[in-house]
Amino acid sequence: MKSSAEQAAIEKRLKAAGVRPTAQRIALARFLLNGADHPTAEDVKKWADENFPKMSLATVYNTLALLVRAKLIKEVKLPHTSRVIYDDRVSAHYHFLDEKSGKIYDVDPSEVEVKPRLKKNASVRGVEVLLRGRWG
Amino acid sequence: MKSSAEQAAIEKRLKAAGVRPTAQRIALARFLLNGADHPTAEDVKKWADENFPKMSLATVYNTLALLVRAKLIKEVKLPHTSRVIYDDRVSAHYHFLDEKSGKIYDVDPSEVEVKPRLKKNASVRGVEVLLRGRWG
DNA sequence: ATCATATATAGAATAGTTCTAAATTTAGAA
DNA sequence: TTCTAAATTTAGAACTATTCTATATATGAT
Repeated sequence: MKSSAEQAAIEKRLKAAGVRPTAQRIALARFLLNGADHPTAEDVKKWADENFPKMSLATVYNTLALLVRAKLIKEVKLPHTSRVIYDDRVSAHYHFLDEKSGKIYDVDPSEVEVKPRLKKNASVRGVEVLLRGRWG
Repeated sequence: MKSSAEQAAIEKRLKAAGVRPTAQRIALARFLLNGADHPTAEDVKKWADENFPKMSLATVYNTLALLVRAKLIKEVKLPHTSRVIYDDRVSAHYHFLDEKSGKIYDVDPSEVEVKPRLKKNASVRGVEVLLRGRWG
């Protein structure tokens, strides 16, 4: 997509989500929503250092938190690292960790059947699944 | 169980696992293997402060790591907290987080049917499940 | 008892993230 | 436009949980 058209589209999405589209936010949202693949805050900062003049680490964290609150991205905490990962897939889904490459793949809930049969008075309001293995 | 008998039993388990049973290790192992319920390192240190003279935080961490290596306890990282939790159940199992109390419950794999049906060239070598909801 | 090794200790260092206070930018009013 | 108040961005300090480092202490084998 042409860069300017992409920016306009992102700006629209930000506004629709109630986020004021500042230059920093448009740049980061563009990276996060078109192209980034499960980046950490560090990955995002690295991208910013290479593609946006003088963006502070605080802005990276502020914006990530803002986009999470706006439900444009999702925070993912996985046990193999202490870094938080950001996911542009915001609907409920699971994750697959490729143990060779360290890469994370999103897994649609339809691809993993999960059926809890717990004692009666336990009510399950959410399920998180991490699969580990070899993806490819 | 009588305290001295309990200590002897713990000492035996440590030896069997190849861990030299020092006073600090016996005390901590006793807490971890008989009575502690998914404690954090901080919980363990707090217990030590109240029940063992002058144990350092480093010893708490060293011993936890040692007992993990010896497969007497397991490290559990869950997404709702940045603190590592230690579990005296060492066989594979899942977890349930009670959202009201914050308490963690172990869930036997037989209580949750998990059936991944991924693309053919993906091989699953491990499954982690966290259920959230109300336990009681 | 001596010696070599293992363990325990206090405190420094680290990683990742959040907080704070000041500077800058913005949108809207005048 | 210019002014102003509020929102945003910034650099760096602070924080949390954990690991590392250097020294002291304890232990078991001789």
